[in-house]
Amino acid sequence: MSRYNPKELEAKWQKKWQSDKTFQVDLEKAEKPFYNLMMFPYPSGEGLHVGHVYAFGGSDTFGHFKKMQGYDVFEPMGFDSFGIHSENYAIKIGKHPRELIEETTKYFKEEQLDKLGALFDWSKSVTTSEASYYKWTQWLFIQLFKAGLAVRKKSSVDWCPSCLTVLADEQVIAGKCERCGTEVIQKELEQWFFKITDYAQRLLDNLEKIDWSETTKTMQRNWIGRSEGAEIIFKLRDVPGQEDDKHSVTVYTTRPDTIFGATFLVISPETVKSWLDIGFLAKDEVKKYVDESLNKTEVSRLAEGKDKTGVDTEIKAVHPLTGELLSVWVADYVLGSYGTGAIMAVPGHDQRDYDFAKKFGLPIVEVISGGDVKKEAWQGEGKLVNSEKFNGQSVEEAKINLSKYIEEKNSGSKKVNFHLRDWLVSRQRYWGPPIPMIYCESCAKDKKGEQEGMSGWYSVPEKDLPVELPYVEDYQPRGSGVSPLASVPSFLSVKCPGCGKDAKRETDVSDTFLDSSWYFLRYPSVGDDEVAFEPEVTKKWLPVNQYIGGNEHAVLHLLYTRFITMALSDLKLINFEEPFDKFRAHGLIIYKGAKMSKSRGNVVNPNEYMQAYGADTLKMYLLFIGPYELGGEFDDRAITGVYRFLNRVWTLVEGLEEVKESNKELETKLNSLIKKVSDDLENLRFNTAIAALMEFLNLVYKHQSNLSREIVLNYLKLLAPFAPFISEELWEKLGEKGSIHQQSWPEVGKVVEETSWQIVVQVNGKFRGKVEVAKDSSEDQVSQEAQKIPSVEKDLQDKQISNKVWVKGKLINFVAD
RNA sequence: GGGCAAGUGGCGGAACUGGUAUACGCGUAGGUCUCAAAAACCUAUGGUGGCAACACCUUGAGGGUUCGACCCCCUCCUUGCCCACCA
Repeated sequence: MSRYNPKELEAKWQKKWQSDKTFQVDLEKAEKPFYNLMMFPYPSGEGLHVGHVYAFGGSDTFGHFKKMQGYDVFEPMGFDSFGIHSENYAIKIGKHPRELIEETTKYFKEEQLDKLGALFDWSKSVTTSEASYYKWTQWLFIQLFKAGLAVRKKSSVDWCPSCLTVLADEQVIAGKCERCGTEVIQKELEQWFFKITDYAQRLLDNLEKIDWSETTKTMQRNWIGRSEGAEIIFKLRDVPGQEDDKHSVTVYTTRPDTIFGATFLVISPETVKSWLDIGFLAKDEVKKYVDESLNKTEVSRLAEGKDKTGVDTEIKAVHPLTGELLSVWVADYVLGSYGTGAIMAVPGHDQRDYDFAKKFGLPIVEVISGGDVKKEAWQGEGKLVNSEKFNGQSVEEAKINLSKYIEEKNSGSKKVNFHLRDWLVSRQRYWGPPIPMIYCESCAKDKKGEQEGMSGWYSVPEKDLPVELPYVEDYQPRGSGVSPLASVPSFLSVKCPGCGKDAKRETDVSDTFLDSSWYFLRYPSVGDDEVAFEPEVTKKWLPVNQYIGGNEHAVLHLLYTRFITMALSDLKLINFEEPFDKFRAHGLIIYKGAKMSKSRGNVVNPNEYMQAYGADTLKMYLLFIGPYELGGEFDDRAITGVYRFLNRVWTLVEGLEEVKESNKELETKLNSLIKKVSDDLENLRFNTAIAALMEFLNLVYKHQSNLSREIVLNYLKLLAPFAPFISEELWEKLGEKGSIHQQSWPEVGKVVEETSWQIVVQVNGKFRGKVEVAKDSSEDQVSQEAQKIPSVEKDLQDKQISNKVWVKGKLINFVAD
């Protein structure tokens, strides 16, 4: 008899599986491909934490299960090693990111990932900061540029004063930088954008077709933020320094039904700025207000909350239906970046407009009945009033009829708007793939360029890829609006691909999210230096069958991957629009009541637990905590429960004595266990599957004397996906040939086919018990069975109730006469 | 303010398409083994009353539908996550 020694046996099998290539798949020859993907980590200095073990453990357990079901499971792993995260850490500890990444990836792989017993195929791994990978990231950029989907635009963008770079809309959370929490400020800059907004409707529509966590889909829907409404044109009067009737302003509204309640217009500071730029005159007060609000951070604009500010521009606007003259105000509660940057204010039916009107003494008109507009804006349902011939219509009717009417009067049209903004991909940082573009001043003067409307700009010829990121010592961000690469002359100067004269490279690098937006496409083609993704193997393995990761990426990574995939599909480079057939978000593992984070100092390091209990126990414990999609609280005491369980399995199998006749009850139970574990695994319900395995073991301990080898072998197979090491060791100890992970998953026998029904028995509405009856039993037979319940028998004698029954569905009910 | 998810023992959590709660695990108590302890194994463990058989109560709160509700409907409260002056 030996003791269960996880440390020793896990090291043994890790080595053996590696040398035997037990888990490797031949991508070309595979017959039943299953692409099992999990989100790759960025290699931080702290190493893998328990949350990773949870995420990867669940996904990999599923992978093992699929493998035993006969699929050729491809389960790659890699590193998202470019990006501000890694760079900031490198700066902090004073080590060059390139050297740092080499160390951290090695540590991640050898000290942590390798020890999990996962199916990872390291022969197909990617590290996004390696030239062999980012060559193709750059290639991807060029494809988008050539398709007109990568453009340079000057606009007001979010700038993080701490990270010293611009950020994408998705990377700004409530006015703060997603990474460092610093308040972002607005800067007017020319930057590279990907036109994800062109795909807004498709990104929304396709959500119906994919099997993703509902929570994730909802978040994407909200982010895309489709709204239906109308654009309405208001002619302007009394514009200082301009002739009458020459100018107009277009507003966006989702409530065209309230147009008769529009009592003034509000224009965003950004829009008014553009008016001033084209020669509108305005009093100093207006100019001052515009300047001030454009310099405010998003946060301080928000912090002022409902206390509205604004200035009357003294311009007048003509109401398109009544002809009335309305005053035009500038106020920062209207955003320049949404809709048309201007609104018609309907204070009677919009709380923000109401607050504004109250503050500045502007008129409030009720046009929808149902509320009390003297007290507050009424935003509910009702009938139209004060709306001429539309009076009496419902909001729903009026929306349709008024949009139509406005359109007939040439004063506007229906319009769909999206919250989604174009993806800003430039970063003024060092640690990323250089954007593979060249700017030629000479061509710019001649209005020449590779793409229309982008004179001076050329993509780097594909044969010159990759544009290597030069190794420089001084990689600190500058804050000057350009990346550190701008001060590397050898990098900067290049010949123009258009005219051959001296030109300059783009010095910004691209967003990390571009690196990760396509890595899953690369995995199967790793090693191929001719193409980004080899057509045959891509066709065979993609789209990904199942993807698992954290929901914090619902509107970042997961939206970008969908956009990139859709764009590549349109370019005929791949033949599918959606990257992941199935996506499931796992929950968060919390510790001491809070999300694990360095700043809170409550990060659980998996290494010590792996040392003490082994990877099998740690992983299985994490999966046992609760439903996979909910996560849960890590409790260092509770982990012993799983450890005890594995020890009990060990003891049982070690001491197994052959018996010829096996216990019938156990056989039946095993069958339902197989069904239970299979169903649960299929649906990622690891916690209940593990509970069922424990329950069975408890039962086995009571029937130990007549436990058959057959049952034990099957049981080990069911355990194998959860605890790959111990099950392999015991498989070997029992003298079985080959790896347990290459065995086929146990089949559910016929015994558990449902042949009986459970029927609930009540007497005069009171519960008396349940009976099992054959499915084809007659009413009388059911009644006979039910009467065998002692209390029913008693009732029949004592209370003299009749034995008449009625059977309704699964209910049998005895009633008094 | 909007959206999403969730509220079940001392704790993490089970409960099939509504079928008569608290699976599994932790913790706790008692026992076996031991000189002793740990480990392991066995037993008990929602609450209240009772020596007891047993009775009554219990899935955030309150209503409703149903023979029957943790599950469905309505109102409210709490927590977590996401978004947020998006017209």
